[in-house]
Amino acid sequence: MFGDEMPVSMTAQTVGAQKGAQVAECSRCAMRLTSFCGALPNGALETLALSRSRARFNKRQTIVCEGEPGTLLFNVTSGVVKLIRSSPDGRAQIVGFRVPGEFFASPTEEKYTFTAVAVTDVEICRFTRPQLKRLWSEWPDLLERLFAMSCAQLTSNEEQMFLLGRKTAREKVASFLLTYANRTACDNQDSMRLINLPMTRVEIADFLGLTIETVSRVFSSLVDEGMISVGISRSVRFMDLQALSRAAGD
Amino acid sequence: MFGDEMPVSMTAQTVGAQKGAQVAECSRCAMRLTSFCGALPNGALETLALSRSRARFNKRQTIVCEGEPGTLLFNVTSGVVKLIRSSPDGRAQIVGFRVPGEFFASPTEEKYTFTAVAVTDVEICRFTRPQLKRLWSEWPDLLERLFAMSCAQLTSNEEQMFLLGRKTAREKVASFLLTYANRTACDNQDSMRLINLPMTRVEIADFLGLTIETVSRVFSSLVDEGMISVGISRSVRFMDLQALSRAAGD
DNA sequence: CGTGATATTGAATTGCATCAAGCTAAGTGG
DNA sequence: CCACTTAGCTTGATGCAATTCAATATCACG
Repeated sequence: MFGDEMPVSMTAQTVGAQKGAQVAECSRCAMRLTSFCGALPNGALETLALSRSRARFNKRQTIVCEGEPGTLLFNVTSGVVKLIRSSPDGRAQIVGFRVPGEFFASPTEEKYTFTAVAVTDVEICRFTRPQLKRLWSEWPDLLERLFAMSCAQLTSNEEQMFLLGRKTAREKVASFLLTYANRTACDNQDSMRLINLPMTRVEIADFLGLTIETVSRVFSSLVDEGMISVGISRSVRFMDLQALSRAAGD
Repeated sequence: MFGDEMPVSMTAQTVGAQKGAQVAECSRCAMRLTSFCGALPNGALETLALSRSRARFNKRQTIVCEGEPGTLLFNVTSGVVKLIRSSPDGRAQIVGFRVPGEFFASPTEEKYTFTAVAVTDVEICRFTRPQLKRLWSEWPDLLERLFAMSCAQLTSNEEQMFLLGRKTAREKVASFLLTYANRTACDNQDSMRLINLPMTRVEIADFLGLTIETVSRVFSSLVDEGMISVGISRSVRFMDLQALSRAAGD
């Protein structure tokens, strides 16, 4: 469609040009209440819908690059996004996954401190800072919600810091499976038993500070010990939740 | 003074009972502009001063415990605080240091997700959530500043996640020295050359996901290679900043 | 059905932890 | 003010969990 030399963000399609369609989209958005926009009353929906632009990204497309001017705040409405920090020599650390209802942004307008890439096909709302500011100056609850969510994010990052600094490979993988299952629960009925991991072994390894080989070995040993079973297309079934929790180590 | 069986937080002395004294303390607070209260106009100082309580903690005193109801938000005005997460089996990870001008709080009122301990003697302002809410509903800039600061904190946590997951022991220590020096710059004139680390090797190790032995060995090798020299009472002098930056690995 | 991407498994290596000893410096009480 | 004490730090020897290197297996997709 576009040449490869185009800036990546241009290859995402912006959807829904019609005002009415935009508002409708917000009012029946599945993430209406869980995401930060949930702090807004229904009366604010039109202003909300006109304050944001929506975009889709295909699996593996880059949403923003580390270092570019960080003007936008992104709210994930479907799919999974990974936030990556990497060093010149090629080492990469995924500093977070964002699932529907969660947002990400750079701390300053200056530049993004991570690269954001779509792990699956992704739908996303984008807000510029002036747009957000206009919204929260009219509805202060919005800002309060954003603050609360960023504090919650801080806490989950702290948990991840403990994992990275102090847990063994086995504990890391077990913790990851349980945490991810919890976070994306209600995807299907028996959500705590059968989960569908959208990410590859490389992505899991980069999130846990391990190598793919180690992740793979741990998966194998968890299967051998009857804690999980892995199905097709990266699905994982929890066979012994109690044992898995014990293996997660806290 | 009190028996050992008293709740730890009671052993901190609450200072400044007089209203006038409280306001004066805020108006000449060294952290007035750097900390989140800096978002308030001078006209708000009296309300600010009456909205918070001040406390001192001695070196090594516990400020809050992981698991207690998380009602307060703390703003450090002098000294250094460490935030620790630990597992039942005794492993500990310091998830952050807080220096003057920085705050910490639990994400929900429910409970703190970390234990906060004074690394040095500490002075601190405490706010309850209703107090804060009253402040930011009158001065929305306060909330905006809190949000901005928590986003900045998120970013520094992400950097720490890269460090924990992907850096070598040597890179970890070098990065820590440089980052800490930057953060506490202007402590003295040539702040980028001579820094005074208030934390022990144990605390550095628990922050970097290492053991004390490894931290010690890395310090020794950095000294041998002429990058730093260590003086009395945990002071560190940077001898070759460029080499140290290279050793920090990005 | 073939082909490149992704995952598993094995063997060898290594960076850091663990275990163990000695050292240094900051208090502390006689 | 000095010996004693102890918390904090350094250094060495050894072990092991995770990485690295290498080969093969399996999956997803045109």
